[in-house]
Amino acid sequence: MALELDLLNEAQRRAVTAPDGAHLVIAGAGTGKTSTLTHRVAWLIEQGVSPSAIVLLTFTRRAAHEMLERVSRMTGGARGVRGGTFHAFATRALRRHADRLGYTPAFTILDRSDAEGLVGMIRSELGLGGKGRRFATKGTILGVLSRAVNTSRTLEEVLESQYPQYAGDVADFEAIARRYAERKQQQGVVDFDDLLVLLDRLLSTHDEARRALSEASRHVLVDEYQDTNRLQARIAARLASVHGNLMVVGDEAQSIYAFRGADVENILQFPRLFDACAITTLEENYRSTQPILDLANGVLATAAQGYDKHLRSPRRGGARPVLWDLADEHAQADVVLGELLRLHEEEGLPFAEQAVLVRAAHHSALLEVLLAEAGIPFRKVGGLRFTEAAHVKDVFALLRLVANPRDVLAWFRVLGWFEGLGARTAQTLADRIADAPEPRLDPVPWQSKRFHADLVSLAELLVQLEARLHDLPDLLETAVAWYRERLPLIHEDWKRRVRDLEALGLLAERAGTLEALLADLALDPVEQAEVHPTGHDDLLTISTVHSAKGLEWDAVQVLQLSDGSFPSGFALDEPDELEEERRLLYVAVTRARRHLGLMVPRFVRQRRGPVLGPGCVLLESIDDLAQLVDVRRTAGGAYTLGVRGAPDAAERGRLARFRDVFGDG
DNA sequence: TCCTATGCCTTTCCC
DNA sequence: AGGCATAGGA
Repeated sequence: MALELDLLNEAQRRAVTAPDGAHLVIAGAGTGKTSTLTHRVAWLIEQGVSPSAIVLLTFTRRAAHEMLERVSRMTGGARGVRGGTFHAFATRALRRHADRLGYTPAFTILDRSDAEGLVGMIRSELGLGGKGRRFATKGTILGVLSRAVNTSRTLEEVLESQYPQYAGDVADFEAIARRYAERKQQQGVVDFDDLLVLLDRLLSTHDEARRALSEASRHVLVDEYQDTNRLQARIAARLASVHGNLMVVGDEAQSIYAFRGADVENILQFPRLFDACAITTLEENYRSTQPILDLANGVLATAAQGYDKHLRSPRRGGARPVLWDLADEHAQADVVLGELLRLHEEEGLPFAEQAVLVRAAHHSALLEVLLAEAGIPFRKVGGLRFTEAAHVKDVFALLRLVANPRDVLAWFRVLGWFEGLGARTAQTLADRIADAPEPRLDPVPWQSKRFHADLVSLAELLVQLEARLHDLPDLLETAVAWYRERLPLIHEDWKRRVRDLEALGLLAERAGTLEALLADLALDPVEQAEVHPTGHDDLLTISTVHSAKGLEWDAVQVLQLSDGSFPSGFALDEPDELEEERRLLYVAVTRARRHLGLMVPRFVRQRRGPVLGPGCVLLESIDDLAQLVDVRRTAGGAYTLGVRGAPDAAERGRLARFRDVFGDG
């Protein structure tokens, strides 16, 4: 048995070999959280627990995948542990019990843009927004609905606290919410939030189902518990209601999902959920050198809420993090490229052991251009996924029509391609088809219209596709061929999109059937790298900080630490949100094992409005920053003084602060 | 009535 | 850059 408990420290071992019952593991960054969880699972299996009786709930698909891999290695190939995101677990449970909740097991999952599309339709049906009145956009509306669900609050409460500008529109939001719920039920679709809501409902109102699910899940483990919302906490507790075997692992200092309803109270209140809840704290950091931890501690020390954590490393030595004082984004891209190459050549660090972390996916745009020019291969995590690109969704819309001719959203998408066919006509057409006993596109009533030929062509295509229902590769090829001819009419930048269409065949091969291809595409979107392998195995990682949680690299460069970028401009005026940005910086810093670079471009051009900077309030508020980092400045850069006008008082204050920290400046 | 061109406004993070 | 309202044309 490959389980080597003596490699663990005492606290970890206590958690791994704990007896049944509730257990809270507080695990600071890099303290072996993943290792502890995976050992726990492996240990349970070794004790004779059936893998399928273990449920391991995580936040990202990647974390689930990685942990299950490790468990499998440790146990010599044990399979069948039920792991995954809350949403994926909920999907599987709901497919089994859908009938109890008024759904068919074949429900499909709306991804964000699908859901927005549906909300957008309802918005215009209800006549909101027009005539001089500025109503919330479909994205905002969905955000409000989602927030209410995820924080268990009413729409009114959410609007008043988060969107005061729409506080007067409560009745309209409620009307939209009602109709949105009706439509989803009618069409047999659910959105991400519904997955949690429905599972929670199943567990709270169907006692038999709750008992069955709980009994089948003898040991429930939850990773990143600080990022669970109320619904998820309730789901986890109810899953453990029969036996009380619930182990949750988390770190309140790494709570970075309040924006989507995470509630830190869950981890703080956890011990009250169960009698005799054990608590174990992991403090020994095995990941980073002490100078990196010193900076991490410094970031945390300035947090408004007191976190009494102090990360310690048994490893001595190591260089201090480097703070780069840069003129602008161009200088930033230059320096990062230089650092990547230097670490690669001088320190012998493969690119695969290096990462560039960003607050928002687009912050790396300039760097990506330089990397491409320099021939450094990279993979980008976070941001747009392959299956979320417009042209890929277009092709999938055609497939969805074959699978379900009543899919109104898919009709809307497809009909929108035709010149002369606007929203109104699309609505009429889609409604007519959805309501017909035999759903089928009939172009005849539109003979006099400009788009008649298009409708005929589409109808013919759909007939051809239906004939290939059981030959997915052929079906896909037919759909792609038809779509590709129209592509230049639909997307101006069609050339770069063509390549992706060819890659679709790969997905078809992998999925096998149309149902499998369409099922859960929303939950499991395909990454660019999966369909366009670069052929390199030494890949640099570019990732959002959110997506980087739980991962680590030898060298990490954090980009654009500049007010408005990181911290995000949305957070600047909101103390709570600024605290979340601070925790986000803590997460970013603690990803690094040995080398850490912080990029502080003094001037960053935003898409609109003035350039922002100089400075980063998150860094400036760290006591003794100058003791914790080495400051380096570059000559040159595209920025020249005078472009920006005179600094205001706040800016002057920052400049003064910078002088203190950086030296002359 | 319905479609499209134009101009204004917003813009994160993830399942 | 893309969504959305609004104006003006078919």
